[in-house]
Amino acid sequence: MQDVAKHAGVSSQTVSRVANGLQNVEESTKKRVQESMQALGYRPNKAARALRSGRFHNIGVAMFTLSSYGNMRMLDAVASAAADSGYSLTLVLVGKPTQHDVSDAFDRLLEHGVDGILIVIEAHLADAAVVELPAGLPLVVVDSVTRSDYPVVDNDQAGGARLATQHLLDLGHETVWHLAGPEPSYSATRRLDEWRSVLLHAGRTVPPVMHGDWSTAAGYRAGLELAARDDVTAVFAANDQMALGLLRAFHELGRDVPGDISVVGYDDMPEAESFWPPLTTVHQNFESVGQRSVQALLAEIEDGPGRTGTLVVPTRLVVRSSTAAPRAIAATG
Amino acid sequence: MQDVAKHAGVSSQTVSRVANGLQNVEESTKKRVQESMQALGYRPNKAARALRSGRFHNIGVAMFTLSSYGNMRMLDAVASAAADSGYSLTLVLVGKPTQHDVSDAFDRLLEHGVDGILIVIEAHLADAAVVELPAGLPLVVVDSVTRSDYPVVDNDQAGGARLATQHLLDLGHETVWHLAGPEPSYSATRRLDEWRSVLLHAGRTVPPVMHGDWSTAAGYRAGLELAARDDVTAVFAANDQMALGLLRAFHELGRDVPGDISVVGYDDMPEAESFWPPLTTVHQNFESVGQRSVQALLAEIEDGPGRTGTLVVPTRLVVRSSTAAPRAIAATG
DNA sequence: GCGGCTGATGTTCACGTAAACATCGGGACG
DNA sequence: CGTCCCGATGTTTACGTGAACATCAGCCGC
Repeated sequence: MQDVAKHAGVSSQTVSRVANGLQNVEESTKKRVQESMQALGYRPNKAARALRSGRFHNIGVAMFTLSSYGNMRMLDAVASAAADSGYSLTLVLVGKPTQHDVSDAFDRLLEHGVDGILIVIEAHLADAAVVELPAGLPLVVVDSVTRSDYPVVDNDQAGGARLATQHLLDLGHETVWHLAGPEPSYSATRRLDEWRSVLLHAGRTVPPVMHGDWSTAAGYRAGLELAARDDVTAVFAANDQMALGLLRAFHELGRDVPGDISVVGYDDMPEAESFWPPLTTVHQNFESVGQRSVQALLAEIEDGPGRTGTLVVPTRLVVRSSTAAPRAIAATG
Repeated sequence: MQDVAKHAGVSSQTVSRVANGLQNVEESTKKRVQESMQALGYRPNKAARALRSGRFHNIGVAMFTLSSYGNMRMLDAVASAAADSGYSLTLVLVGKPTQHDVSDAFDRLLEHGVDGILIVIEAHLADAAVVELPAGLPLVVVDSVTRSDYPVVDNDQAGGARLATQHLLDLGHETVWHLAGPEPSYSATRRLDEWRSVLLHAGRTVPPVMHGDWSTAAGYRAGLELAARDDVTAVFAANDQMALGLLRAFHELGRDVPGDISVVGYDDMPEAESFWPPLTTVHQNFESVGQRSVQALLAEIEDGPGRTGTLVVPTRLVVRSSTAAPRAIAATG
């Protein structure tokens, strides 16, 4: 910076003013300084700037894994939104949902200079004093919640589950089976609860719940069990990957989809439209969730603590060929 | 830090020594300081540390998109490897493969304080003085290359393509069609070249090349075309998603896989084993590529410029049910 | 017992920046 | 014509840390 100042024949402070786009710099001076910056290949030093201003212009993202489609899309959206606001993004992956690993991730994030943290962890952090956060550090929770002391942004999990379940009932299925996500997942819990609630509300019997770990393998195993029964005509899987596993099991055992069994997924991953048959599923607007999360976090960072409520982003049902009326209805209707 | 020093009754420099785990601090003093740090909730200031030491302990990752399975896995591996070495990771997504966007991404990365950059961009940056990088900044190129002035780590694209093509020929197919990735992709080009080379070496005719954009939709379109011909018995798709699109098209048009047509993919995404039929595909070891990339980058950062060669990580073929001998052979054999 | 040596600890300083304050020159107005 | 004010620019300083150097106490060998 000194060099630039000397080169342009001004003080370093004027260079600083130009670099930060402040008002009161004469046009000619500004131009001269910019040329000098160009000529000398000047780049402001992030560390010094952060030291002086107390701002890193960097947000931290804590996630469990990138292996789930939803997380990946979320990260994509968050990265874009952050970049648009001039913030970079530091990613920390949390190994396991243990208290230790989560705390450790926060420590790493704090030590690495972030202005705020976006927590994208679907498990129940909820219950907890588990996660002890230094007060005053802006924080937004994504896709998980019961604590109301932080802003929360999320997809409308209950709404999506309701759409899926109701769609199957509307087609004439007597009831709907559910392949839920892992128990510690808050998203999984909410989808499960709403599925049950819709069935009860409609006065239907609630079949036993099956749990998977989101993987196709889990879906496959569940599919083998379901296919062995002859009273199963409709299944709602808590994500597309498990739904794919179901489809595979049904194919192998010769159960026709949707002729014998209708299947609905959740996520609308890009591959879902090319599954065989193309999968009816719940589309989540991850872009919107990512954008709004960043927006909320930056608001907290720049304007201090604000709203702490939950912001819910709507989901919608995408109907494809994996769902149809049950055979009995189709025949008589 | 001052506060901690006062609290522990030592100088700030001693606190610094404890914080950095240096040798010559008496055990009792060290313990006292650590207790004080605990008591006051002291956290070293990253910015000041970076300013003083010139090291950010942060590596930058430049990627095009997270939407491809490979990139996502790579990022996962890179994040873990970096964390293991005490580095955090700053992610910058490059919008489009234009020179402008790429340069812009580098600028952002440089301004945001990184010690080195990992470029995970599959397009031909190669040709270029396109990308003008400040000399002296450690850089490792992943999954793309022709420039030899930087270390490069990559999957064995050619090897994978060879395994896939040869597998189909070995099954008795007269020739193999190829649905390639987009032309600007270097990975796509290498798979394409090796496929052609294997066919030529075996003295087979080389069918016209089709290009897709990695998406299932592109695979579906290509599949509709291929299914319309009756001389197609084997297709090698440049990734699993396009292979999935092929499968869908073949299902819709009643072509049996692998009875009428065998299909091989590339990537071995977790879903591939649950496609219908389960997909024969080339497995890439993204974890290994990610780890070695970080390793190479950290070596450059900490020991200065070193090796500039290419490190190739082997791939392997995973045979599932989407490939079989062609019907003519199966009948006579 | 004294010089010199070693290891623990304290003191000083600079890293690059931006805020706060100081200065300077020119125009408006009485 | 002098005063005041305002905008442009310069000067000073502190942010928190770690390297370099200074100091200081104890211990060894002669």
